[in-house]
Amino acid sequence: MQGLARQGLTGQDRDGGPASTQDGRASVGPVQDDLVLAGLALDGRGPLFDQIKRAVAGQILRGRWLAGERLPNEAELSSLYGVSRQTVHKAIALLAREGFLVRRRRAGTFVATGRRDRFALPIEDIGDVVAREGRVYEFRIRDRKSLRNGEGIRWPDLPDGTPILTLECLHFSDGTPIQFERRLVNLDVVPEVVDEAFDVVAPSRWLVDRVPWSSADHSVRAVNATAEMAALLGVEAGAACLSIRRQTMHLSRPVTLVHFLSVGDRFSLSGSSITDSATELNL
Amino acid sequence: MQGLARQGLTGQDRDGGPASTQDGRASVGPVQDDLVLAGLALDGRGPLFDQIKRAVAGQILRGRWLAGERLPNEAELSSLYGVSRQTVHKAIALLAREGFLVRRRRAGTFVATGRRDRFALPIEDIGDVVAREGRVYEFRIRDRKSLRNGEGIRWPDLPDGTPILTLECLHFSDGTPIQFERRLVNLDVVPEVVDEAFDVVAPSRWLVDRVPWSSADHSVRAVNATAEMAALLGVEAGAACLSIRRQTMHLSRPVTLVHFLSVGDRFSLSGSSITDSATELNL
DNA sequence: CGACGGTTTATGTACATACATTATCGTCCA
DNA sequence: TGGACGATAATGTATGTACATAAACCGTCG
Repeated sequence: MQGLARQGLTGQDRDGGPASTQDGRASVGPVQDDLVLAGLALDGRGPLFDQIKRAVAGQILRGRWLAGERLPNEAELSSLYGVSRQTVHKAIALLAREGFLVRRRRAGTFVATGRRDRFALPIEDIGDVVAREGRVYEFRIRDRKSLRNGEGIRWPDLPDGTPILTLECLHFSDGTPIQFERRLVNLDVVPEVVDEAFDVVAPSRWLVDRVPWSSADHSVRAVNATAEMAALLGVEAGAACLSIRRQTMHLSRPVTLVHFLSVGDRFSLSGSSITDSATELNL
Repeated sequence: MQGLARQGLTGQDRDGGPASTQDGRASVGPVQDDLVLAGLALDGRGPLFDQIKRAVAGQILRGRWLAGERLPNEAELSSLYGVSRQTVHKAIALLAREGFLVRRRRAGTFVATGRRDRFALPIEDIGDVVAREGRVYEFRIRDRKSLRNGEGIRWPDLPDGTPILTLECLHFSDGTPIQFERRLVNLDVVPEVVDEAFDVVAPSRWLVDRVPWSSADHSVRAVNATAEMAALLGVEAGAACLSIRRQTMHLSRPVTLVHFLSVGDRFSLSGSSITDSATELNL
């Protein structure tokens, strides 16, 4: 085809309106009209592969292809849009990687089915949450011990005898206690922690900065506050609290095991959580 | 270079051990030794771009490059590994898309900083959870009304007068009530719901199958059970319960607003949640 | 009719090339 | 000194080409 002069499309120098898809394409007429009718028209905003992602994802959202149905193959899409197969491939492969599509060699590309509730709830650092709400965040270390695993406390996923640091910490929002934290740190992985006083940076933040790139498993439950916890958090015994347990791993080694206990009516987990990356597409 | 005959690497017909990276590469010697020393050697498993992703991500995890530091540019990596720039580009661009790296034109590629706790907790359908635990799942519709928004109940994000369906539902695990559900459904979006009896498929599942591709926002709190709820769930009043609120959207229109109330010691949210896609890399 | 095996088709990967885009870095000049 | 400005170095996008891979398809043969 007319090889070049298409890169210019990526910039701001767009001319045609949203419906006119491409500008100087040679064969106007039937093909583009079909596209417009099908609602498949490109919008001219951003790179071509992004436009194609949006066009295809938009059609799926609008029910043009139902779950499980087959999409046109790369060659067909490529000639429909008048772009190379690689460009279509990039767009479709990305949608597949994001979970919208399933691709099988020889069989074709299908709208993903059984997209179950893949909703995910972001779990943020409490300091960030408090700060974002415009409140004053403070914390206080209540207790700190060095010991070995199995001596009084047992960290299941860690061999007995491993040196660990235990921390107890209270978190405040505008002076009100909102969360109690009890943490174990693996000293084999982070020996430097013994020299850290935690008078400025909170343990969670310190660990994230020090040992990034980790994975974790969580569990979130509701529990009634014990008398001791209730006293610490300044609520009456039995108040509903959110209990979050998190174990963090780095290269398959446990780094830290932490229990958060938050007062129910002073703290909530929340977030606009998306079935993966639907927002990226601006639909 | 020696253009072809490299595709064979993607298959199973690998020959060299994990340390020998490529096979018939022309210039053996210093380059590959450097790679091995640097721990950057490819492992020969899977496509080249995946191997490069693993090699680079692995080095970051091992602290070879710290947060904020700059990586070699595409040309350097390309000659290091003896692959084309496109292949390196694909690997690095994917790592950037997954949040591990930040790229700036002319400036270079950097290890992402401030990777905050982007942990995400998957929120599953309760039927799936119960079934996976090997228990018997049942549900019972307790109440069902058709009305208009504002008549007794108000759904904030929906205009007054919009027809809605309200549902109340109890979920059981092995006969024990574990969750109460109160749901509003936007009849403008899903009018078919009035013809659905929900005698086989639970409302959440029905809606997911019917209106996929949605986004949602959640909030999770801990509350003490009211007397009424306690009676329904078979616990004493005041028992700690997990309260999950979810509003689901489709093409910017609210579809359903649902409140789940789960008994604290019979239900927990949990999941191995990963800072994005670290698991994909098998590190 | 069913097992087997070759053909075909659609996706997957890799490389080469070309050009666009965007900061950064120097340099020159006021 | 400092600001404009152009060279430059990095990533970003698009196309063409070639081959690999997997699985569906189909025809043949037992």
